[in-house]
This record gives sequence, C-alpha cells and structure tokens, in this order.
Amino acid sequence: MDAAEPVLPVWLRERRAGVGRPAERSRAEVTAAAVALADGEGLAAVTMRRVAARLGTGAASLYRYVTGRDDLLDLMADEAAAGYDLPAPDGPWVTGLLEVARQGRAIMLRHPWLPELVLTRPTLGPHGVDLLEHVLTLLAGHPAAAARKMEAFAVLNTVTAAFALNELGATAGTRQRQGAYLAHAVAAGGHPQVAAVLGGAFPATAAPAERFEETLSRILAGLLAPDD
Amino acid sequence: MDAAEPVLPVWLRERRAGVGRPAERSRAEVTAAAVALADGEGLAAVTMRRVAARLGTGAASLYRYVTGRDDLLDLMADEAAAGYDLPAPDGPWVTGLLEVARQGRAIMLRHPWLPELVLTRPTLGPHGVDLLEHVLTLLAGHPAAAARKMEAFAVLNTVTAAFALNELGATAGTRQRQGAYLAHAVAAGGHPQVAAVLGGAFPATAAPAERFEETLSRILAGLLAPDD
DNA sequence: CGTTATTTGCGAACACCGTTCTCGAAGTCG
DNA sequence: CGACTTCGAGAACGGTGTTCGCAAATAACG
Repeated sequence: MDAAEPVLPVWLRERRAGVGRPAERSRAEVTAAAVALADGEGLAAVTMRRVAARLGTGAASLYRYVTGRDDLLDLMADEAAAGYDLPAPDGPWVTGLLEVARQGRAIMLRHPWLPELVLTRPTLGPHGVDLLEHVLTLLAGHPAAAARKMEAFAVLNTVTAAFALNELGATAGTRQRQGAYLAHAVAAGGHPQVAAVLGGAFPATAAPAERFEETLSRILAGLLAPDD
Repeated sequence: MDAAEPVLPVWLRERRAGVGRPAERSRAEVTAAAVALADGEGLAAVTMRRVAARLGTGAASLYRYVTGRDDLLDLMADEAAAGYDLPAPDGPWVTGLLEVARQGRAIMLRHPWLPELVLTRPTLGPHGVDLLEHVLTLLAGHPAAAARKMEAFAVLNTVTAAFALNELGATAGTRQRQGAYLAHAVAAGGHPQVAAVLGGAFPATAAPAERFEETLSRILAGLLAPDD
C-alpha cells in the first residue's frame, strides 16, 4: 500500500550543488564528528544533538546532510571500512583473506562500535564494495561457485565482528555477567559437560590474535574446500 | 572508581518472597508480553510503556520485575531458547549440530527479533546453558580441545543468527538498499570481479534451508577438523 | 485483633531522544 | 536589482528509559 519509493541508499542521494546558499559543512565532516563521538563515548552517544553540538550547529541542521540517524550509522560503518590497506593480491588466497581479517579485527578494536554495526546492519557502501572487490580478486582463481564466494565474504566479516565484539566485551564488565551465571549453573549441577569443559585447565590460552586467525583459517578452509 | 558492584545477571537476582505484599505478576508473564509484542511489531516496539500496557499496568511497575530494559531483552532471548527440542545425542556429531542449527534457524524465523539479540548480546541464561550442555554432549567424544568446542558453539549460534537475519532482511525492503548501491557500483565500473560474480547467472539457487545447512556443515567441518 | 515491617503498584516528573515545521539568511542566476 | 534556490537552526511534538515518592496490600508479631 504505502507507495514504497525506491529509497536510494545514502551514497546515491547526491546533492545538486551550484545554486542556492552553499552548505557550511560536508557529509564527510558530519561523519567524522559522529565517528569521533562514538570512538570516545560509544554508539549510544551518537545522537543527532550531540553530533551537531560537536560541529557547533543545531540538531536540525544535520538533516541537510543525512535523512536520519540511520544514514549516519551507514556512513560511519563505511568510513571505518576506509581504514583497510589492501595490498595487491599475491600468494595463496587464504593468506590474503587472513590479512583482510587481521586488518578488520584491528579496525574494530580501534572503533569499538563497529562490530555491532557490521553484525546488525550489513550494508555495503563505496569502501565496502572496494573490500568485496579485493576479496573476490583474491578468490578469482578459486573454483567455488559465485554464490559461495559471496558467502565467504559475509562469513569473513561476520566472524571477525563477532570475535571482536567478544574481545571488547571481555575488557568491559559485560563478560562478568555471563560468566557469573555460567559459574552458578555449573555449581548447581545438572550440566556435567559444561562443568567438565569449563573446569578443565584452559592451559596457556593463546593470545587473541592467534586464536582468531587459527579459528578463521579453519572456517574458511572448510567453507572453500573443494566439493566432496 | 565507581564502586562497580558485582551486578548479577537477571537470573541470579532472585526475589525473596513470603513477606510483604505479593506481586501481581511474574517475571515470566512480563517476558511473555515482551515476546508477543516483539513478534507482532518488532524489537523497537518493546517499550517499557507498551509492554506494561499489554499487561494492563503502568510502566513503572515493570521495574519491580526487571532492573531495566536490558534485563527484559536478556529474558526474551533466553525464553526463545526454550524453544529448542533437544533429542538424546545419537549418531555422528555433525548430524546433531546440524539439527541444533536447523531448529535455531526455525526459532529465529518465528521470532524475527532474535538474531539481533543473539548477535549483539550473546548472553547465556538457563536455556542457553542447556543448549550449550547439549552441544558439548554431542562433542563429548571429539578430540578437539575444550576451548575449540566452546568456539564451535559460538560460531554455530553466530552464523545461524547472521544467516537468519539476512533471510529476514531479504523479505523486508532492507535488502533493496544494499542491492541498489551494489548495482550502481558495478555499473560505474572499476569493480570487475564484483561485476563478474554478480553478472554471472545465479542458476537455480538452492532453497535457503539447504544453502544454510550446506554452508554451516562446511564451516563446522573445518573448525572441528583434526589438527593438521 | 492491632501494630509494624516489608513489599508492590504506579502516577508524576525528569532528561533526553529523533524528527518535522517554519522561516529568516545567504548565496547564484538572469 | 529581483527571482529563485538552498541552507541554518530555534521551537515544538510525541515518544523514550528511568527515578521518586507515596498509597495500598499483605505477612509476621505481640
């Protein structure tokens, strides 16, 4: 019923400039302010009013650059994706994919708000498409079907974000809640396998970076293994 | 600095009953109301006021059952996890894990708000621990280290949620935005691999259920493959 | 049966939020 | 110079999570 206009994504909604009063700021400036705010105080602090205040303007002004808060989040996520430094493909594909993952994790640890956006709002902006192009280039010689390559890209991003989110949560107090209940459940009995796995010494747990790369390389190896 | 009390998870914050005015509702009732609301109108509709209205009370009353909206979300997620019907372990582990994943996907499609919670708030409540126990039982005979089994559980949940989220997004209009920009980027040139992969016929794409199980079994096979 | 202790219900209020309306200001174009 | 177009942003609307304070309801005690 409700007309449902095509509704282009932010990056396709260009502003026809040249006539009328010129804008005092740019979309990039607004995005940068939002990113800075999120870096310092978390995603919840990214409020139209607070972003505007950081730019020295009123909240209503932001709607000249963005159709709403959601646009701003999309712009932030793609801006973060600009942080990848993608070398020319060289060597086996798994090496290239792991390098992408390594950078992705680093970016997410630097921007703690990113994992949530990547997980719940998997939108591709200009930099996201560049990243996809890079991954597909790495896999150009791989015999897997097109659909599976797209899946590998999605899994790469998703697992990286989930891992980073966990890592960040471990730093903050978020982890303790979960651990507290798990410990209680184990102590209360009735979950022998959980008790066994948690009770056994976790000997010399590897550093996060190593665990991450080991895990992801296993996942990608399975996903991109030759048919049967 | 700020004292940082232990802050127990919801499930450990029991109410000592017996004395004083008895509560007119239960935590389970509040949770059920929130779930019903989310099923019908999405997570954003789960508002303290609206949940309360559904119970015929005032918003402030909910704080007798829950310390805040976050508690409510945790309760909802665990309540949804009660929907698993876990058969006694039997047969190869991969079969059991796939059955868990199959049910997980079904639950998430029935509760479209679940994937977001699972992805961004991976908290284990009573039913979550039961699920973990089941998965670890399936893997009891597997030679992998304890840490890797825990990782397999996390990956299973994460990938299932991400897949379900995608599937749900495809139904709604969310998908079109992303597709619109991708198409533009391809048309503008400069991304030959993306163009090739998207341009190639996606012939007879399998049904979502099959694609999901194929993908997940590949991932799990890689993750739980014997060392080297 | 009071009386007291304890707990619940919840209206009112607070600080904030995203978004829209409106209109004056600031430019470009003919 | 108008005419036109775009921008800036204060004010306002309807909504949010959460806190406060107090009346009401019950249990336990004497």
